[in-house]
Amino acid sequence: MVPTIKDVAKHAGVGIGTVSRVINNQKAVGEKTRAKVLGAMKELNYSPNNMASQLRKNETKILALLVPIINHPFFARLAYFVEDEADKFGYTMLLVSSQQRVEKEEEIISRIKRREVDGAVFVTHFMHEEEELKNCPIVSIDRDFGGKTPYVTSDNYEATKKALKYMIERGAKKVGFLGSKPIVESEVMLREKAYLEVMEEYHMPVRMVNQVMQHGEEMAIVADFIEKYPDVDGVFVSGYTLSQVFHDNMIELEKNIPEDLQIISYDGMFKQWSTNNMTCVEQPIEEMARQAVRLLVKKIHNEETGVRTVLKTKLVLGSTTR
Amino acid sequence: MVPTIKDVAKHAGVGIGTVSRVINNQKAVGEKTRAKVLGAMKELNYSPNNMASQLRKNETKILALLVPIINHPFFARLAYFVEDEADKFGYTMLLVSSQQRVEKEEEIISRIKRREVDGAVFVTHFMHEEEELKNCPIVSIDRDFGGKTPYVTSDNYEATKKALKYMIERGAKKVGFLGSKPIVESEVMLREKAYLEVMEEYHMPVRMVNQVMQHGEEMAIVADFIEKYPDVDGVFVSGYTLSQVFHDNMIELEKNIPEDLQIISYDGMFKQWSTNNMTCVEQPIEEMARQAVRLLVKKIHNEETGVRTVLKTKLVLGSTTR
DNA sequence: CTGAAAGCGCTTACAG
DNA sequence: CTGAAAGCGCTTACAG
Repeated sequence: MVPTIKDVAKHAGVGIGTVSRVINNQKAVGEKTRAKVLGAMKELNYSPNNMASQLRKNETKILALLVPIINHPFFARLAYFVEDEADKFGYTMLLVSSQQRVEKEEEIISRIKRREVDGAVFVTHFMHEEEELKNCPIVSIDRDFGGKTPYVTSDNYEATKKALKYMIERGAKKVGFLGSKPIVESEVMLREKAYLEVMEEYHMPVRMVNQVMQHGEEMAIVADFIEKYPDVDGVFVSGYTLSQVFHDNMIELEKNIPEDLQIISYDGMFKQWSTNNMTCVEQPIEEMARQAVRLLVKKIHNEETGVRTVLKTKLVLGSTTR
Repeated sequence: MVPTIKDVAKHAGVGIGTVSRVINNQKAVGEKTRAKVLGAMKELNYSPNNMASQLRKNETKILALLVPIINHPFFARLAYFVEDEADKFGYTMLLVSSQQRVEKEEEIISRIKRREVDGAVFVTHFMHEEEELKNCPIVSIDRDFGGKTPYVTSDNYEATKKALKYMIERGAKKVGFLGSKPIVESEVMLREKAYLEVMEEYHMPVRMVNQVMQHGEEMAIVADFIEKYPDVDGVFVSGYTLSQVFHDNMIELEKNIPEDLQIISYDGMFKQWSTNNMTCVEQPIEEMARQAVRLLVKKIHNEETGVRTVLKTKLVLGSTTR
């Protein structure tokens, strides 16, 4: 039914090797021969079967992106740019939402082993046997897997310090930290570290809720924070959805923002169209995505890469700080 | 380096056919033999090479999802559920953001032809040669491709009528329609049709801006609408981002909502955490995604499917109607 | 229940 | 510049 390279070869009166060379645009083909083959391909409406060439070449030209949940602004944006950058290198993107399930993450690793994908970008929450990852082309975001696996992150530590000091300079006296703790060691934890250090430096008591949280449990965490620290006048919120929930709650409680309460979030609200924006630490998501893909492509080709890539964030001023 | 089925066969002292049968869990294998093979697989740390079996079986177990842009709440949600449902059938999801570029959409079709994916779900804006799609396992969302290609949609027409009448019953006298028109014939256009009919029924003049729009041009369209119809007291907004932009603009203009202006959007804001929600027609995104995948799987297996599947929306009351 | 063999549709040295 | 042939790692009738 579907024409194969053999049909094309017969139709054009050449060998299949020659057809293959035409398909792959190799130069060692005479002009006339090439024309004949091209003609036959058109006539038969031929498309090369990729599975076959993949098997021979041992590559799929597919990258996997593993995110905790695609239905989340941060990860959706990340996916957008990963796909765009991958495309530039001729790769397509297989998207896997782990839904916080460890099996899904392991599945990706076995996919790489089975040659279903050439490599993967991990934004992950679970532990993996270092051994498993040793030989896999993987790049991680915000997380150091401990070996030579390259990872891309933003300057969590410096950015958090800067944000906190910004609020304090503008009068915040009771400064809180609201976040969701990653399950595994991750660069994100540097935000907590930065907070604790700043509190110590300014001799302020710690007002922190920073727990492991599932997507969807934002309200409970926020309620917990509000109950414990009703009198804060400056809050650093780590994470996009959490900051939205917290902000909405404060509005409902009719807090005067920023007069009585300043808020800065890590990962802002990307409302390009509104003037009513939150002050936030904006991560260079696009650049993180592109860097990750570039590193991955290098790894796939066994080229050298650095291990840690740190990209600069930006403190974007909005209406939630004085 | 990487062990193949041959290595396993040798190690276990059996034929490769037998190993294959064990891998594929076929019953025609003796208990002892199976154990031997399993043991050998473990010892060699063997993973079957999927490219090879795909070539033989002529299937990839990959579905493509083509969306205009992944970095958008509606499509991100859709992707989430498509992936989840596909997983149930043993498929993974290749995600392609067309970025409104027609080449990207054509690429998917050629991918199907090249056997890189088994089928695709299209949420698309461009025309395609019907001929091209005839033999491809494709399911579309919100769009009738004109042939036997199945598609899933929501009850755009009825839902829009219901929403408009709801506002009118609650006192709206000057009712507008703000939307972005799809480039091609699509079920989404029934929203405009419903609006025009309701206006006629109530003898109200038409106040409509409904243009073809790129993602990112929301502000201009909204500004246009506001300039043309500054005195509306009820607006139906078609589309998630557009409704957000419009709502934010109205807040800035210090309109009293819902006293002086009611708003209903098609595709609401999915803020589960806030009480300050927009009244909206909520599409059954999850069900649309799952249905689309189920239909696609049927098509791949050459089973019969209906052409048009219409799912019910829900009018979710929020604080933007009286 | 099991093995030997053909073949999926390509690519790539190897000759010429 | 070009063809014939081997082989990528599997699956699946076909015998036995």
